[in-house]
Amino acid sequence: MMTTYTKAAGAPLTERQEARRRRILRATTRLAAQGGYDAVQMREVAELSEVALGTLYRYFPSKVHLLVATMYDQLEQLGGQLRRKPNKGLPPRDRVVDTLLRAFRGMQREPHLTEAMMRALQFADRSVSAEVDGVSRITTEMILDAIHEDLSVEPSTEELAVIRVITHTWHSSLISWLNGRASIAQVRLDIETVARLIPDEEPAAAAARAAAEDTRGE
Amino acid sequence: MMTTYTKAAGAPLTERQEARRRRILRATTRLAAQGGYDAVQMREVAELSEVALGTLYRYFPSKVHLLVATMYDQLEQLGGQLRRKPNKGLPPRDRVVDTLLRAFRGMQREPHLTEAMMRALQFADRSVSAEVDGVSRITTEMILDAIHEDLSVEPSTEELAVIRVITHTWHSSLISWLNGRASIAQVRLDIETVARLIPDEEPAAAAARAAAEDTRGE
DNA sequence: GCCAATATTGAAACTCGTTCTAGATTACGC
DNA sequence: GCGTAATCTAGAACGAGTTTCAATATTGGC
Repeated sequence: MMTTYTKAAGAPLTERQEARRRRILRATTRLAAQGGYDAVQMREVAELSEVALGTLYRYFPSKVHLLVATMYDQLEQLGGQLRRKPNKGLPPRDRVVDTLLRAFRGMQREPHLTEAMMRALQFADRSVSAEVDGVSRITTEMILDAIHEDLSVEPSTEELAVIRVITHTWHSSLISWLNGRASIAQVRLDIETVARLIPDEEPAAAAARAAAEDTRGE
Repeated sequence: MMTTYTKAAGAPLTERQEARRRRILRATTRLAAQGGYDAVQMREVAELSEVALGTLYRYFPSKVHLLVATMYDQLEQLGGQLRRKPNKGLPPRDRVVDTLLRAFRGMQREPHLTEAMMRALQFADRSVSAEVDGVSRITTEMILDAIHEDLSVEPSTEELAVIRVITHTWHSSLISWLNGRASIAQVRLDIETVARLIPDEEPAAAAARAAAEDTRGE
C-alpha cells in the first residue's frame, strides 16, 4: 500500500522497463513544470527520456494518458506528505479544508505543472477512463482520510456523493484559477463553501448516522 | 436583452457577415451533434458553412473559441426555454435542481454535441477567458433566476460562491457522465447534493440574511 | 548458449489545427 | 461612380500528435 504499486499490473515490467517508465515521467514533469501543457511535446519527452518516440507511445498511448499518469504519480507523493501532518483536533470539515488548501499551496508553487496535469485530466475522454479513475480514487482516499481520524470506516453512499462534489469543485475552481478567471481568494472561498456539505458532527457519530441512512437509502 | 446581443460588439458585422457567422455556428452544431469534439474539424466546418478556412479563423480564432461560442449560442436558446417554465411553488433549492435536471435531460438528447462543447469549455486556456466568462455569466443568470422568483434582487457574495460551486459540480459531473465514468443517477445525486448549499428559507429572507452577512464579511 | 517472441530504435508518413500568401471581391467615404 | 482599405477565397505550408515499418536489440524458455 505504501510502496510503488503499479496501476493495473498489466505487465510485470522488467527493471529496465521500470527505469524507462520513470525516466519518461520525470521528463514529462520537468517539461510541464517549465512550460505547461504546450511545452510537453511528445518528441521532446522522448528525447529527454532517451527513448524512441514509438517506445514512448508504447508506454503511454497518448499525451493525455501520459499527463494523467504523471498526475497520478505526483498525487502519490503528495498523498504521503499530507498524511504526515494529521491536523488533528479540528472538526472534520476543517480538516478537509485544511488538506485541500495545503494541496493548493503546493500547486501554486508549480503552476505550469499543475496546468498541464489539470488540463489533461479535464480533457481526457473515455479512452483514458481507467487512468482518470485512478486519479479519482487517490483523491477520494485523501479526502476520506481527512474526514475520518479512524481510517477503517467504510464510507457511505451519501459521504461518497459529498466527496465527489468536493472533488468536482476542487478541479473546476483550480482550472478557473489557472486560467486567470478566479483569484486565489476565490478558490479558497469555493473550497470553504463546498466543505459546508460535510456534517460537523463527530466522525464516529456521522459514520453511524450515515450507515443507518445507507440501509434505507439507495 | 432578449434579442441576439453580440457578445462584445467588437465589430458591428454587416448582414452577410452575420449570415456567415450563423452558418458557421450551424455547421459546427451539426458536426458536433454527429460525432462530438473530434468530428468538428476546422476544414469540415469551413466547407459545410461555405466559407474559406482563413475566414473561419477570422471569425473564431481557434477550434476551442468556436465551440465555446457554440455553447454560448445553445445556452441562449436553452435559457429561453427554461425561463418559460417557471416551476413556481417549489422552494428555491428544488427549483434549481429542477432547472439543472431539465437542462441535463436536454443534453442527454444530444450527447455528442454536449461532449464537444463541454470538452472545449474545460480545455479552454486563458486566451478564451472572455468567451468562457460569457458562458459562465449566462449559466449564473440561469441559476439565479431559478433561486429568486423576484428577478431584481442583487445576488450576495455568499450566494455567488454557492452558485459557482454548483456550476463547477454541474460541469464536472457532466463530463464524468459523458466519459462513462458516472451514471445518470450519479449526476442527479451530485446535483441534489450540491443543491443542499442553497438555504431553504424564503428567497426574501435569505437575501436579507445574506446581505447582512455581506456587511460583516470580507 | 540458441531460438523465437517481444521490445526498442530511427525515421518517414499521416492527420488535423493553425498560419501564410496572392489574388479576387466587397464595403465605404468622398 | 471611384478608389482604397478591409474582407474573402483557394490553396499551400507548417507544427505537433500519432501511426507505421523495417532493422536491430533484448528477453525468456529450452
